[in-house]
This record gives sequence, C-alpha cells and structure tokens, in this order.
Amino acid sequence: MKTRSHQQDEQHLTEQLGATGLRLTPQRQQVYDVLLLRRDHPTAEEVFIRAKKAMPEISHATVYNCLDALVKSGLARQVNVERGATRFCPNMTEHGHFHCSGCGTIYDVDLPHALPCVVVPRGFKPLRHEVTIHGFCADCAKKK
Amino acid sequence: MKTRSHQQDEQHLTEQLGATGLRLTPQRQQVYDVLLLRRDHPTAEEVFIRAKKAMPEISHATVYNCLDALVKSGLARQVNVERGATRFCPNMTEHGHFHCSGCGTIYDVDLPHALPCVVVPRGFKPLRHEVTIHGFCADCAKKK
DNA sequence: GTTTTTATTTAGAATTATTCTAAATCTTGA
DNA sequence: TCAAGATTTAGAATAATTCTAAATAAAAAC
Repeated sequence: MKTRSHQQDEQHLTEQLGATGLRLTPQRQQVYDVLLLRRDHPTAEEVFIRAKKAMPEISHATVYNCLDALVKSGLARQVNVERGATRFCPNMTEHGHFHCSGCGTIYDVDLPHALPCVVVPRGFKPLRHEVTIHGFCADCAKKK
Repeated sequence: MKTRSHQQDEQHLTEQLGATGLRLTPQRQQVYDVLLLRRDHPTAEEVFIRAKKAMPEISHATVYNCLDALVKSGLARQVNVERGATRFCPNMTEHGHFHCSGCGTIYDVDLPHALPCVVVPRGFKPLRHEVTIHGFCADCAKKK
C-alpha cells in the first residue's frame, strides 16, 4: 500500500479537482478526510455528522456539494447508480445497465462473459449481482 | 424471445411470489404489468402514476410494497444498490461492492479479471463501471 | 360454512434524503 | 483595489421513502 505525505495528498486533491475545473477548499479537504478515515461507505448524512465534529460550521448543502465534487473529479465513488429515486427493471436475464451521465437514461447492455471469478470473503453467500457502466450515450456524446 | 400466455404468466407470478411466501394480488399483477409494458427503468413514483391509470385506487405504499415483493421474489431488479440514502467510497482502485441483504453493510471485494468485454451500443462512451454483489455476509448467513 | 388468523391495501402522516435559494464570503485575475 | 466568478451558509422547499392504524381480503381452522 502506497502512502502519501500530507503535502502530496493535498497536491493530489488539488490536481484531481483542478482537472475538473474545481478548487480545493478546506471543506472539500475535510469531507475527503472523513471518507478516508473510516472506509465504511457512509451516507451523505453520516459524512455531514462526522465532518461537523472537525468543522462545526459546515452545512448540509456543502457536504453534498463536496461529495459531488469528489465524485466528479474521480476522488470518490457513489455506490448507488444515481442519487434520488430508485429505478426498477423486470429483465431478469443476465445483463448490465448503462447509465448516461448526460441525460440520466438507463439502457440495458449485454454482458457476454462478465464476472467469471469474483472472490467473496469466506462464509459470504452471494446471490446475485448488478453491473453498471457509467458514461455518455450516443446522443449526449455527440452534443459535447 | 419466449412469450407466455396470460395464464402461464399468472402462474409464473404466483409461483415466484409463492416461493418467497407472498401472494399474487391484483395490485402486484398490475405493478408487474407496468414494468413489463414499458421497459424504461421507471422510478417508484412513475410506476405509481402508470398503475393508477388502470387501477385508480391503488396507493403509494402499495406500489412500494409490490415493488419490494417483486424484487424479493426475483421478478424484478432494483437498479440501485439499495433504496434510501446514497453511499460513498474513496477507494478508486478496481474493486466491487458486496451488499449484505441481512445487515445492509457494504464490503469492498476484489474483482480479479472482471468485465473483460462489455459491449456497449455504437457511439456510447463508457467511462467507469460499478459492480455490486448482493447476498449475505458471513455473520448474517450463519444466523439464518 | 362460519370464525379466526394472517396478509394486504388504503389514506395520509411522518420521516428521511436531496435540492434549491438568496445572501455572505472567498479567490482569482485584471 | 475591483470585478467576476466560485463556494459556503442557513434554512426553506421538494422529493423519496417509510410508517401507522383502520379496513379489506384471503387462507386456515374449526
């Protein structure tokens, strides 16, 4: 495991955010620290509560903004496909979903021989899986 | 594409629900019909609106209940990992998530050589992907 | 075939999650 | 220093989901 000095860390953050046209701010730093400190996939609300301890004036909206910024610049992942309402699909055959970051549409896609060998920890009982590709659909890719 | 007669359809529904200890009701039938009719990954709210046209007295809570029933019995998939709050993860290395249906915890899991060849439609631009395995963690598997 | 039990549905309230708004603050660069 | 733009804040607004208690329907037991 490669570790980074605090300074390298900060530079990494600045670069990644910068590449997306965003700034490194104390709040974004703080939210990122929260994610790194306990890697337990917290919700935005949990992040808010933890960040508040070190930075009591931080607001709800800022945490959402910071999480967005981190996700957009590739510093964190959103475990759900998208925020907001959950979507449903009656197609139970082996297939994945393509989520267009432009228009939000979800398309079914083929998964020829995916997931041949996922290793789950001892004693875990996997039942089913879900694969989502994020990117841009043809229309949205053209528009950019 | 295999098609089913209405009767076969109903029997299939009854069986799948029954195996999970649930009944086939007109509302569940209706919600399932909505999902089959337009396979556009609707939200629960959209399902509610569409179901209401054929069954005006159907309620919000029932649609959620029906969707849960369909998902639990393997007749539909929930495109998001879970309902409710979105979760975040700072681990940007290639890995997947294991979501325990018992306790709700999300674990990082290895993905040795997953997704070798996902075919996306012409013109689509894939950027990243997300793999989630659903099942029971060791603790929850033991308890059952 | 009633009665009892259990599951399901309903309307609407309550809660939770997310987004929006307008004002204040901070940064950057002319 | 000043102007422009980005970011943060508190709190309101909206959206998504869950809960509650009463009513209904179905299945099981008598």
